[in-house]
Amino acid sequence: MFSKTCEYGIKATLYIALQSMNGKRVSLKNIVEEINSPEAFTAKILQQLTKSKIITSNRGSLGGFSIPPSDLKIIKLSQIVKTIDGNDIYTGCGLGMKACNADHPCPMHDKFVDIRNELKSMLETTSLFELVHNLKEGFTFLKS
Amino acid sequence: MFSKTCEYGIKATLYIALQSMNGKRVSLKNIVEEINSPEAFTAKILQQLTKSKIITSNRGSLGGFSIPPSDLKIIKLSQIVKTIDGNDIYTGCGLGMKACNADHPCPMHDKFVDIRNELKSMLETTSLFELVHNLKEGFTFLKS
DNA sequence: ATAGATTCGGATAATTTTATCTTTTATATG
DNA sequence: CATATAAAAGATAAAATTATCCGAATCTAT
Repeated sequence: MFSKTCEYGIKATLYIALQSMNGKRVSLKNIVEEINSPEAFTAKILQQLTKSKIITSNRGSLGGFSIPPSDLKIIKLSQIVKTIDGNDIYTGCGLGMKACNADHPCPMHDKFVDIRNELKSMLETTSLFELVHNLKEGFTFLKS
Repeated sequence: MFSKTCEYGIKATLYIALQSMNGKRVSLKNIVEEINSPEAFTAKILQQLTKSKIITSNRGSLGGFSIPPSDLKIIKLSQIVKTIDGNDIYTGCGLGMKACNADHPCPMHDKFVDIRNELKSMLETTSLFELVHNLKEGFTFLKS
């Protein structure tokens, strides 16, 4: 569904969000411990997220990553997915056809748009705030 | 969503199904023309589908691939997907966690199961027969 | 039998995705 | 200013996916 890159990206963002609620910056090392991801690879992903303004980074000692708490309700999962995986997941054909649309549909087109729309609206309506709440309460987890 | 392998597999199966309704066997060459896929790679996929009894193959001249017409209503998309991509798409965690379940859910778990179940039931209820009908009538297409 | 057509199976290659290593740049603090 | 700390950036490597090549096996028709 999502690329590994995107999975790490979402988990990292959620952990940063969680700590940012308490006003804490988190370092790369701290993040990869908490989400169980490869360090150097995760660093690259965080750079992407920083460039697209989803997270904020600060260098130097006491540096690290954070998200302004006021942004937590505004940032939706869809922004992360779009930044990392592009919008193929929203617009791409289920069978990989380049031009698949209502006028020239692939055999699965109709069935696919329904599911894709659900996925899309789920991602577009789910905020970091919402997910972090359950995480904070210990109802959900970032690693097994 | 699906791997490229699976996309080709579904398209190839649908084309074979289409021709099988008219009692025609189709050759690899014919298939790759009609679905626009790489020949040698498609051959491998057809072997997989043959081994898992979704399609029938015959060697030699006048050989080719076919599906017994009586099977068209029985074979569901889910069988193709399961054969090629495995059932990760049904059971895997949206964030790639190894052990993600109701007892130890990832932050997206609940939202994900809903969508995954829809996808699952769509694949499990959609038969080749249903899809081939629209293809036959020229309402849907296998290539752009 | 033989020739031609076709799938099968194993080895190999190209591409993309995932992951690492090394050097540079920025920041806080003593 | 020097030092320690942390992210950024660029080069490289490993692994997985996608794709090709080629000889062998098999079937049909002549």
